[in-house]
Amino acid sequence: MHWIDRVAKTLLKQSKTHVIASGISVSGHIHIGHCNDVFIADGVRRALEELGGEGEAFWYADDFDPMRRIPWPLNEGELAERYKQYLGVPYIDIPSPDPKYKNFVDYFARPFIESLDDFGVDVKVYSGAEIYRSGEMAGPIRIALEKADKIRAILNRYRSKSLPEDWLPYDALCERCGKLATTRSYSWHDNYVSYRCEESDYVDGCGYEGEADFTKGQGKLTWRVEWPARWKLLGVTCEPFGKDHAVVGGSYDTGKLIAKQVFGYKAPYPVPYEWVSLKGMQMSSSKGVVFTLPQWLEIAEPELLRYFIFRSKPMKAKDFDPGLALLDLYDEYDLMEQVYFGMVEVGARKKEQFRRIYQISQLHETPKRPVQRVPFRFAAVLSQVMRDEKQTIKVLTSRGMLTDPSEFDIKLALRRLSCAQNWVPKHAPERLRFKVAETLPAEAARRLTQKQKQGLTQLAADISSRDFTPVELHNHIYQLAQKIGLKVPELFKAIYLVLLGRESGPRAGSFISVLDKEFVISRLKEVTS
RNA sequence: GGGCCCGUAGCGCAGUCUGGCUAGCGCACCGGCCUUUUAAGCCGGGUGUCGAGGGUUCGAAUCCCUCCGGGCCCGCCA
Repeated sequence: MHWIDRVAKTLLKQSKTHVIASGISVSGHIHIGHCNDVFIADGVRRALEELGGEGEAFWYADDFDPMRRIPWPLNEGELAERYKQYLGVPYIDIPSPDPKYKNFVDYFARPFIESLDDFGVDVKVYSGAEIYRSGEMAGPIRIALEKADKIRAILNRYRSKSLPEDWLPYDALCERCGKLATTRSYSWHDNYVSYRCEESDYVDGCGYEGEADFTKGQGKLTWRVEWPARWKLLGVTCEPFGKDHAVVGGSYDTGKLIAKQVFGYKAPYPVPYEWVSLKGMQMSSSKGVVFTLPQWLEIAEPELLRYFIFRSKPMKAKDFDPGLALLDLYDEYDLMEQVYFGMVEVGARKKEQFRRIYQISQLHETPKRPVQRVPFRFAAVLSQVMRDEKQTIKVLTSRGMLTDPSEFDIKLALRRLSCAQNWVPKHAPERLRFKVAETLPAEAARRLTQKQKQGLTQLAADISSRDFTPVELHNHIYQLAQKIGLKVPELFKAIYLVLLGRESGPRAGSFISVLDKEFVISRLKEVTS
């Protein structure tokens, strides 16, 4: 059984309806590693509904947290200087570097939120700042302040250095300097928390002393208390979260105790997950080691990211490599699809596994009929020579990659080709890239021997006199070389030289047959003219 | 100090939750074939102490314990 179904089943034993939370601090670009959060939350919701339960999933932007580090690309050049003043300030109060966006949060979060739909993720979106400012959080805050001693005792169980006696679980927003990271709260009455703006480990405060109205969003609960407060407020019953929170004595452990003992609420069912690395490097929004959802859509279909996330268990580390390894991801996905439709036989257990992962990888409904796919490896070659859609479809049809294609099949094929077209220049290794020379490469032509020229001329004549399939053409090149007494590799070299300006290239037979016939003939003839 | 993940063929991995067909897959490699294969040829081949040791069991890559090696996370920020 797939783990997502096991989670759903466990939840259903407790109750029929569930609220699944996900969320992330908007501390920079939101990357595919962060997607585990929403994708799993939404996945659990779907599994729950399939099993007859009801679920709602949401994504919560932690946009009221203070900025601890200036994220890439704002940490470069003069921007860095400009953004330094916002250290310790809540993300929501920081301006956008680009006027097209409302603010810092909009700048980083919007591309992510707008992409979710493309990946079939259906979640309600919350803003932490809005929830605080609307006063919705006032109830839990009051409880937390009243039971500050209890909370302090719980936290102290996991701390080596105890929290001060007058500690309060509340971070006030400094009325004068706008920082949230620098204040220390020491007492409260009615709706107000008294604070002093002192310092944090990364930025100095302004020394101001004041009172914050906690019913108006003039501050927030400290993370370890905020999390359980949120569970209570939104009725969260399940939540996926990164392994950093899952550690013993970490925020889930304390959150669980606080939920129970302070808010009288049962902590949600946890689904801890591992992080995603990028080419072996830890993804980091502050350093700019990121790969985002919009970037994904440029080079791969959304189903592939879902597959990437759901194919292995949540606590298994995943590494994404947009280079050569992407080809394998494509192939694996296609294979899984073929197994699903019974076009490829595998063992019963594997088949069941593939079946479920394939379903989960779909944005919505699972296709009823087999989907016609262009292998991505081939798409990578074709994308470099295709001229227009009509010719492209013709090539694909003649190769048997599309058979009597529906409009849907054609759409998918073209989408994959467009992914390949984006992928090749950005991520493919050099040896997979080539460019058909616009005009006969003069330097290359000069290097040709008489025999080679003769071979090319003859080839031009043969191509114009009859039609070859790719394989026939490839074989024909061999025969031709032998017939005129030329070493086989010499003829291949000649072909690549006049077409690409280099000595090697994609398999000649198939390569030539995707090119425009008249173009090839005239180019081959050109060497002797 | 604590937690998690990984260790299976030359390389990359699946299989471990739920013990059971002869331990699989991709790439690489080797051999053969089509009078020929430069980046979609075809056919055949597994090259393995499943990190080590112990235990449970009729039966262990799979469950339990100990240890070794590698990686990540947390250590009072979130």
